[in-house]
Amino acid sequence: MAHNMETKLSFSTSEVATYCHVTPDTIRKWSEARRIRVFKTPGGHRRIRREDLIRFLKENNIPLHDDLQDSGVKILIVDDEKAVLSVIRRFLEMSKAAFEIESAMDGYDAGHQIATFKPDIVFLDLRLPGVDGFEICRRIKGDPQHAGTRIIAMTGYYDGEQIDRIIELGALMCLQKPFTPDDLRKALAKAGIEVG
Amino acid sequence: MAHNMETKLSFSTSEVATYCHVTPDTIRKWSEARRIRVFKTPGGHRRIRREDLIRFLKENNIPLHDDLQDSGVKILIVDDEKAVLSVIRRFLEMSKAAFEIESAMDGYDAGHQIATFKPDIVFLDLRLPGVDGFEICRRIKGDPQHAGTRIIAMTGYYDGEQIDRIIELGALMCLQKPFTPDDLRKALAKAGIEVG
DNA sequence: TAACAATTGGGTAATTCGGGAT
DNA sequence: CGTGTCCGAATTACCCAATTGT
Repeated sequence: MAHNMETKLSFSTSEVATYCHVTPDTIRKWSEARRIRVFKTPGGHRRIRREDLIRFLKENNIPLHDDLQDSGVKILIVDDEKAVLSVIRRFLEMSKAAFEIESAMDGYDAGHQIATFKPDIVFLDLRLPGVDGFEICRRIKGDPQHAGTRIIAMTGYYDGEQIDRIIELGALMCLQKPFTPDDLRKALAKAGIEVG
Repeated sequence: MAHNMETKLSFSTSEVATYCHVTPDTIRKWSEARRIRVFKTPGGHRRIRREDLIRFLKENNIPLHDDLQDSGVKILIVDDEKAVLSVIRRFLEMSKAAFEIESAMDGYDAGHQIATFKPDIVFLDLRLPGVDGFEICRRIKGDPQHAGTRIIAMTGYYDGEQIDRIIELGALMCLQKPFTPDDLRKALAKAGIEVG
């Protein structure tokens, strides 16, 4: 859950305790010993800023929980053509925005990546050999865990009926291959991502 | 079962010691020898993630305490034929042992289930349309996270060369379809599960 | 305002650490 | 070599009535 959800900007002692695998009391002690940066509410309750928590965890080699792992928009590209993968990847890497990019070249990979990487945006080729892109779209949008995932379909044909169908299934839009950098920019804008 | 209960996500050395039937000091030694994965609190106390502990226990064939077991052996059946799914499922449900059973009928599902369900045993049909079962097997066994997963391949043909290949890729064995309940029983026994 | 969970402070108990001897 | 034991010191967990957050 990176940008699908509203990210908390500060945490209480017990929330931090969970992330640090200790009790809330220990967090109190740490804050008194100035081992971790905190501020206090007017009533005296401690709050730790997300940024400070992440830095603290990294400094101490404590594994970051998924909820905190958010560094930029996560984008998954599903296509069996390496050329398409690298074109999109290069376009994203060239922009100024921070992205995490992963790719999948078959159905198994796609399922595994959706489940573990939890992308914010999926570029989904509808013509993978042996894979029903429509079905993948339906599954993603049907899973509450990934309902917020924005899907940008891709196809090499122009087929109005199929485009209607994929959009009905929850895709934001359908990119026609071959596409230009500007097409990509517009697609991402539609997904709420403004690229330099 | 333990769905609403807060499941601990990490353990101290003595908790792990209990699960491993040794003393806390031994856990310390193991961590120093890098036999088990740990991280430390800022104060230097060791914490072992639940996931790492379970993997460690399985690798060393230490029986899992109920507290760590989700509830029985987790079995994923990957096949596009509903008949096969239900035959295996019914066989498992009829036995006295406690199983969690999930199924996948295509590559996407298989990848998603492997990632989220984390099965102990996978019944894997090698002839799924549009899916390379050999490749799935290779991916599962190649991922350290799932290296301990036992794979029972299934095929409708007899083809010695393919059987050799799938076993080389890490499958425990290859079931010939159609199979009898006794074949299933033997296959599970090979995977370390005694049924009925 | 009332209810209820979470947090605070300050003190004490229990655990864990490292290192070394057996 | 692997594991169990011992030590003083450091770290973390537990406790409780009062306060704060929602």
